[in-house]
Amino acid sequence: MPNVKITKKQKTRFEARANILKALAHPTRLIMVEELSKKPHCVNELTKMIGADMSTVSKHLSILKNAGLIIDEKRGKQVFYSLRMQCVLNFLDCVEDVLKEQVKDRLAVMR
Amino acid sequence: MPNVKITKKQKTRFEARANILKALAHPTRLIMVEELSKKPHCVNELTKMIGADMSTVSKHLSILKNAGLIIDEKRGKQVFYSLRMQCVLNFLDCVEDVLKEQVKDRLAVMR
DNA sequence: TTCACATTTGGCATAATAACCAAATAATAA
DNA sequence: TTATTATTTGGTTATTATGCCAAATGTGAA
Repeated sequence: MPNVKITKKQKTRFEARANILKALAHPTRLIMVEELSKKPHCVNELTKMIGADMSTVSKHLSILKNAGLIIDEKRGKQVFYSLRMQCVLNFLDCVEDVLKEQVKDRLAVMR
Repeated sequence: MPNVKITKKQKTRFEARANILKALAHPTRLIMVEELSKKPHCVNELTKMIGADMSTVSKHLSILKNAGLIIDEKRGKQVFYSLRMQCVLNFLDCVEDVLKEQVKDRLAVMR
């Protein structure tokens, strides 16, 4: 039976997936993921790199943490975050591929 | 020099990536990607599957198209969409892995 | 304890998304 | 041409996301 209506259960599953993607779908949070993939950083370090209010940075971190993408570890009075799911890096490669295709398209339109 | 501030140029790059992820970060659009990975579908078919207003479905499709993730092809008075970037499927696998980790966490908390 | 530093939380203003309905456009059929 | 079907676009409203400031919390040092 083709074209079957999506069930409630399936929809719930897609919502869960979308929530993870939403956590990644912000430039600041992508920067964080990239930096944290190199090595753990504390909030203060990330704040300097990003150049936003520390409270903003902290909230972005908590979004990534809630999604299960990063982990936090307390060291003295600092909190160090690091990337938990390395596989997201592969998928940023795919995002790059999509961007390359976009460039091709733009060129094609201009011709 | 560690912890260097992110430049404007780099930020622009991350914004472009975030835009692609944003396009994917919606349950309905994830359903579309999955269905279109199986075979092309016209708007009407997708509308039935998803059970939303056709105008809503059409707008979701145009978001995916603008991101460069799907392509459209006109056949008579119908428009068929299909998945352009197959690599996104791999990365949905990673999303699944993250979800599995989330489940582990929830169980750990309960214990 | 008191102070200083690091991070998180609450509150609020603004911007971005999403859904629906109605109207417009495109393509074929009568 | 007119009618019919398929899709897109415009407009409105409701919800969600984001950023900053100020205040609260947590941790170690004096």
